[in-house]
Amino acid sequence: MVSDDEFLEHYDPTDFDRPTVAVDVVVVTVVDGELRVLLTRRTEPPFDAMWALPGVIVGMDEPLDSAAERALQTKGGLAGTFLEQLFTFGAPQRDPRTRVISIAYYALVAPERLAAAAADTEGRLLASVRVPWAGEEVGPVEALDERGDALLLAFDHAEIIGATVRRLRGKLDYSNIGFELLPRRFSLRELQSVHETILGQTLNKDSFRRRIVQSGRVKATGQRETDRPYRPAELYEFVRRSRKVKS
Amino acid sequence: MVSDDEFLEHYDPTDFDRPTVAVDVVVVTVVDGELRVLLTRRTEPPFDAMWALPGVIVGMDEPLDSAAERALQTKGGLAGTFLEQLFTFGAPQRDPRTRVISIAYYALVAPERLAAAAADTEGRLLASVRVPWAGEEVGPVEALDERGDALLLAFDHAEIIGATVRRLRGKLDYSNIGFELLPRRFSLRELQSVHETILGQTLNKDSFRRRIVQSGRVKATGQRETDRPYRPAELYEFVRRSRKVKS
DNA sequence: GAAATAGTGTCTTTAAGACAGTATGTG
DNA sequence: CACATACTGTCTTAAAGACACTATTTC
Repeated sequence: MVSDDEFLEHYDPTDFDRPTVAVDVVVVTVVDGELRVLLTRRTEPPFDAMWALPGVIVGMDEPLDSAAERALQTKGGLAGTFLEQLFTFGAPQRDPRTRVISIAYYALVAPERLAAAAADTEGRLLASVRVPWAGEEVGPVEALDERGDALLLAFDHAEIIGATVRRLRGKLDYSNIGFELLPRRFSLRELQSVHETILGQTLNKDSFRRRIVQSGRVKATGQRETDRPYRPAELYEFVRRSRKVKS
Repeated sequence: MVSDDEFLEHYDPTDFDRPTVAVDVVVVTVVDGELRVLLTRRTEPPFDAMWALPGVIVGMDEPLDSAAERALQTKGGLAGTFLEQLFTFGAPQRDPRTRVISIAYYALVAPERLAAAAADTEGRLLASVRVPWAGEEVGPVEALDERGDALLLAFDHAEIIGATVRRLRGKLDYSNIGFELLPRRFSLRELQSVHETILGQTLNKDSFRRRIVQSGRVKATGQRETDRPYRPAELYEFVRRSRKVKS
């Protein structure tokens, strides 16, 4: 048997059959208390006419993060968003044509930006995500269109979106995920709504406010909401903090 | 420009140059308050005579988890351990020979099992890990031999081990990581020591005991330690719990 | 009985939850 | 002024930390 090092040492690209490597990106936003992801409609087999995540094949000299950026741009019409590697999916039969190993990424975008990107192209859609499990469990999710009808998802993309939801739930507390899904200025109520949507459960308002304000990750701007038929809330800004400061 | 689907549709394995896909496994154990990983000595360029993680090239029809299992067996002399996907490393020049995308896994083993596996083969070593950063930061780590001398690590394996440490720190509280690193029966003091080693900081004894016992993930056996020159601690067993039970 | 660590009980401190009450915008 | 939501203050509850004290083993 040939060792791996020998394999690589006497390596001729055309000698061996090797897997194709792709990246798929789960573009996430939160609108109206719903978690939404960007899907593109397939136009050929396999899974013709079904919905899929934007993805590209990784170039031979292309870093993985760059490939994910490229998928976001060319297939999603977006650039410069928060982007992070999620998990690598490599079941041998996940693509019926050939072995395709997909490195999944997720991107977080404020709804204003994403709605514009999704709307301007046919065959692109902002689907609502229904999560049929609670808390930190895992599993596939359902994607629904505006009318609430289930969309057919290609490949293992329902699993990939499910893994994204789980990751978001896990990292929400100690990361900046919540802020990435909001515009630069936001009210604490909006931030709480984003948290509740991701977690799939309501949160205690008082302790949420205390936690966020005391964490020091947020700064009051003095500005207030406008066009509210009731008392407008103060707007806050996210402030990056390298380290927790004791008072 | 050819689309990805066209690429896959008219796919001929020998047409295109494509990356090689490998898995590397970080086999972790905790001994004497030290975090240790299993390394194998390289015997040819590149990085000849340096130390590397056990890894294999993923077979064309091989699931990723199976490839990790295989790396563990053939290169690590171990089987049937806790094994989980960590992160995928794909910088274009991480292997100077050709593009190799590596899906990193980590395995957790109780020290008794691993010491035996590591000791019986030349060119295999259980290195101590020195983590030069605190908390949930990331970065490369150092690997030291028994005498405390730094070992040279091949490829980006110092980064991969660093990412493992970070992941362990993040998941320790809410996962079963701590138990996987201990024999079936263990004292609470041993469990605390494992936690402290992974986190790189001491923990409050009282609250640690309370947390663990109240979590219900642990069951007293009635047995006690033996051969202790002082009062022996009670031994506990890990009990898997699907859901937190309110009392 | 000395030494050393295991284990228990209780007080203090801190964070979370509950809830009443005040503030401030629109109509 | 009514309404709706933002915001504040305080009480209660639960978890974490601190620490004194008791228990159990070996030598």
